[in-house]
Amino acid sequence: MREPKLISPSLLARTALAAAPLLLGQTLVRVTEEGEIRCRIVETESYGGAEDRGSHAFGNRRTNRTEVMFAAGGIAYVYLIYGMYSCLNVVVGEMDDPQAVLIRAVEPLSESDQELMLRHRGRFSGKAANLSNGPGKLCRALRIDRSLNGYPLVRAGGVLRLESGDAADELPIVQCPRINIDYAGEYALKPWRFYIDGNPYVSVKDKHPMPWRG
DNA sequence: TATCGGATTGACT
DNA sequence: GTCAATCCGATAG
Repeated sequence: MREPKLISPSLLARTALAAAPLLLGQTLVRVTEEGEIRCRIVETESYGGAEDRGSHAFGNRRTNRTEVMFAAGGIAYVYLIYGMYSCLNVVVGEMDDPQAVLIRAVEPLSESDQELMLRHRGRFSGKAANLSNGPGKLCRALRIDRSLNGYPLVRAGGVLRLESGDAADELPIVQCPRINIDYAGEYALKPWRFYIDGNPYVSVKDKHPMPWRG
C-alpha cells in the first residue's frame, strides 16, 4: 500500500474546466469524531469564470456567499441548497478568478468507510450507491456543512483534505451537460459534467456521454 | 424589508 | 412522472 499523499497544488491552480476531470479518481478524506472516512471522487462539475451563467459568481458577482470562489485554489466552497442540503466545491484557479468544481458523487474506499458514512446518513434505503451518489447525499454522509466553508483542502492532518488517488488518464472518463441548471441558458448545454463511466455511484447517467480526452 | 427561487432529495401517484 | 420540504442568498423596492 502506498503512502497517502496530498494532491499536487498545481492541479488546483488550473481552471475549473481543466481541474474537474483531473479530480476524478482522487481521494477525499474526511475526519469526524467518529473516525476517518476515505472515498474516491467519481463525478464532478466545472463552474468557472465570470462568463459561466451557471455559476454563482457569474459576471464576477462578488457577495458574502461567493467570496470564497475568488480565493486562490485549494479551499472548500460549501453552500446550502433548497434550505436543507449542503454542496461541496473545490475552489481552484488563480486569486480573483472565480473557479470551482462541484463534487457530485463519491464512492467509499472500504467497508469501514462505508459504515461510517452510513452512520452519518439519517434515513437511507435502496441500493448501496444511494449513500453518496449526489452532492447533497455525499455531504450528509461525510458530515460536511457550511462550517467547512473556506477550509483548506491540502493541509496534512486536515479534517477535510484531498489526497492523490487514481490517475485520470487511466480512467474511463466521460463528459456531458451539467445537472439542474436550466436557468443558465446556453451554458446549461456546455459539457462540463465529468464522471467515471460505469461507476455505480454516479448520480445520473447521461444518455449520450462523450469520451473525455485529456 | 419583502419576495422569489434554488448546482437537491425523498416520498408519493 | 409530480411535489413539498425549508432556509437563505440575491434582488427589487
